[in-house]
Amino acid sequence: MQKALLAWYDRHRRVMPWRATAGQRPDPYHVWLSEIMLQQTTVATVGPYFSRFVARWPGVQQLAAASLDDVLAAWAGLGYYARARNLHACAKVVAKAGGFPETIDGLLALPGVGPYTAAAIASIAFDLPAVAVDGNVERVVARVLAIEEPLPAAKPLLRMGAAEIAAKVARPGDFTQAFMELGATICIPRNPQCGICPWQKTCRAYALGIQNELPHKTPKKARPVRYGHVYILQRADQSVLIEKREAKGLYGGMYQFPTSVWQSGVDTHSNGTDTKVRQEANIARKGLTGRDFAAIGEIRHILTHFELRLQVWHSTVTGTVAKDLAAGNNRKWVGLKTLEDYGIPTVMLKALTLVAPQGRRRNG
DNA sequence: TACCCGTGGGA
DNA sequence: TTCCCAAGGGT
Repeated sequence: MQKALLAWYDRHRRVMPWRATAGQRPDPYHVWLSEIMLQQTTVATVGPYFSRFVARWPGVQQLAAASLDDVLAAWAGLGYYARARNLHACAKVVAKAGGFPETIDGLLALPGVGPYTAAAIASIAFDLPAVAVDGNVERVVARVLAIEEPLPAAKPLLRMGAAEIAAKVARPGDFTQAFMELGATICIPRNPQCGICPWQKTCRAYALGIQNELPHKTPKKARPVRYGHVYILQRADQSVLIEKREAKGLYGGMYQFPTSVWQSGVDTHSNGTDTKVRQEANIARKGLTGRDFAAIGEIRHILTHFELRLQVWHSTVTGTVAKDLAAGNNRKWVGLKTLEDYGIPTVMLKALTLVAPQGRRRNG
């Protein structure tokens, strides 16, 4: 099995910005950075982010010397911003230590590095015999061994199966990547390409004709809706007022336009008689009382565990008032062209497009 | 353990 | 449109 997969990988391995060419030892910094970025994020999305990070911060020393604000700004759009905060913290630890630890336990102790990432770095960067079990590997193992137990309960079983399949492998780094790449390109979630699979002959699900049913998954909960208001204040020079969020939690450390709280279950956008009251309360809470806002639309944004619907308000601000607004709440005026220097989450850029429809697609 | 934490692309 | 899900980790 191992030789069949490695032979398939040697022929079909994809080219990726962080992947060393065959026979070359990869840069641990590249391996680590890419693995953090790839957590719950597609290869296609990560590509340009990885290239920009490496161009700007060629090594872990440079990244450690950067400010968290700059790292978050470069990460903006990738999501799961705790990854960027942990990335920065991890860079400082590694830089101080003079390099990445070369043991599983050492890697596991790093911020943002869990069981999967530790095994991935250990095997890919250092060719240590570690088994990295990600979503791809779980799906492949569930099919090869025809494991009917649904996810996530099946995780321990799948981990043991993966360990057995990968035991005593000759090229741990290549095998880790091959295992995942098989799941990403052949043993895909729907309509797996069994006809060209190197493991077809040993796959129990294929033999049983149930490869398309596996892995089973326990049903997910419904996604609740949260409602809120976001206020885009703009000066005559088109610069906008932004503020920094709390350091942790949702969008922690990122910048935003002033917003109300995001309430679950209560539609504060409706035209009920108390809508204006709610809005006034929201505005007052943010120190924006008395401004004349125009409602310019609603945006909907899907997050992992809730859907966000924001009513977008706009107001034009002049001279002395603008200075007062920037005085408190960690707020500042920023020109539209320099907005990309700040860590602005996608949801906020989406709101801004209602004001400046031409504006602000990332990576462009 | 179960929940929190983003975003975009494909079917 | 809606749903799935993608090289998971932290708490």
